[in-house]
Amino acid sequence: MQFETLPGFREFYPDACARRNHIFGQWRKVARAFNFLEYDAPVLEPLELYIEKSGEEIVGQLFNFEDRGGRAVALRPEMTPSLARLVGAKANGLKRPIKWFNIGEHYRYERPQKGRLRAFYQYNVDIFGEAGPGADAELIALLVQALQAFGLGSDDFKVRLSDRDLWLHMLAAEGLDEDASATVLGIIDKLERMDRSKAIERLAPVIGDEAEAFLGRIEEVIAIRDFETLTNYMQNLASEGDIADQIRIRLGEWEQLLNSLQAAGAGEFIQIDLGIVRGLAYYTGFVFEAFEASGEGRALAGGGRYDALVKKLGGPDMPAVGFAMGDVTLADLLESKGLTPTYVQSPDFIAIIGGPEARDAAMGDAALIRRMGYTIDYPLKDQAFGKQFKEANQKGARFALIYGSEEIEQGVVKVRDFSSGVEQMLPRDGLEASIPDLMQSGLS
RNA sequence: GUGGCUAUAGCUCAGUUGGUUAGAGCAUCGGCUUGUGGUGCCGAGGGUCGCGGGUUCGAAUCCCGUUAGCCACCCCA
Repeated sequence: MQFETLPGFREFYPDACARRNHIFGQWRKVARAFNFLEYDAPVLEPLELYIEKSGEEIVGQLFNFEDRGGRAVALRPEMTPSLARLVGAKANGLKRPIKWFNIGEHYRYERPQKGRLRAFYQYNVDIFGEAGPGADAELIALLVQALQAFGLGSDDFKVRLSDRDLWLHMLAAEGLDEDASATVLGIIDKLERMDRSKAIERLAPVIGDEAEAFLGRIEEVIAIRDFETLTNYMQNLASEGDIADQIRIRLGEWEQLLNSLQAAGAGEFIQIDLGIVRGLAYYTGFVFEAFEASGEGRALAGGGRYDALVKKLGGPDMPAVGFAMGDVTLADLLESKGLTPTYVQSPDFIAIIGGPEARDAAMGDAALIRRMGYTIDYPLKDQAFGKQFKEANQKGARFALIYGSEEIEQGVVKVRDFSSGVEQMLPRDGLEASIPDLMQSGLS
């Protein structure tokens, strides 16, 4: 019986595993550079946790089942609810701002396709406890740097920046109430993929006869790409009153955010684009999306403010901002840009073993070398010398340690530096002292 | 959930209008006198032709179903 992997699940042979770990390594390095702390949470959670956050519809897209104790459970499709619980439970004891990150596998029961599998890794980075734009700036700067770490530049990706808060002010200025605004935001989110006539049709119930003109104004806003135009547009929209005040305050926060990002060196990556609102209702302020600047334009990462979510999931009132980046789309992009390094996992040493007596000597030295933190390998059964050298080369070893009968008799080992071809005898009882030198300088 | 394309060795692929025992390259394993290098030479293993059914004297080849993969839609936390 030959078993296959489940649809949408991946196996990582050593090469693929090395590529995956390269991605994890860069993610981790950048998060640490910003002094974010790594946390982790269970892979299996109560189903209710996800229903509470996202509604009953989510169940159709989960790996969920009943466990032996009759509990309704689900493999985690995302990290945010677990994280909100972790933070919420200890909120009063955690020093703020709380800057945390995680790299973990997530599971969604969906039809696999390009850039999307049923099991995938996500880089989750979040800040809790800071409501001001400083937190948004920190997070977006980290996002930019995390992508730059792979060798991607501003020709390769951009971060679209938008703001649900500003939209709500705008829509309020248009005379819409909260419910109507939410509906309109949902339509804006889909505008890119929707026919204009369809959009008008869907706007009509909330807007009425003027839906077409209204849509025209929305399209004008979405086309804005610079802060000056945005400011002018907003000031024309409402010049006095509460709404005008709120818009003025919000634009001040925009200015702070943009200045911080400029100062952090992320300016060239930022693209104002109010067309991004993110479908999820729980986003509350700035929202952003990193996407490929060329080709497909696929989303690489997405995130934003979710100031109300921790409370909704049973925690205290706690402002939050975060983003998530998946490994699948990122790996695809790196591959297409030729930015996937080739990984050689090769040993420092290979022992060439002449016989049983030599094997004992080699294994003793190998134990020492391994304790010193270097990599040494040797054939597990006796083989001809020629074959052993060939294998040492194929494995990419830097040095051969040759244990023949002559060497054993004299208490030495012959070292060969494969890059120069130079050989030298080393006393076996002085290896601990001579090996670091050898690793440093080689033989020439 | 809907649709399109695909499925032959570990990988990339040949395989004639349906016709004997399904092939190649790469990879793997063994050997080329147990003291020296990725190339070389010799040899070997490895396939229920995705799976099930049908048509036929005969199916990798034609038909139906099914599963999986890829792609698009839906959705996208």
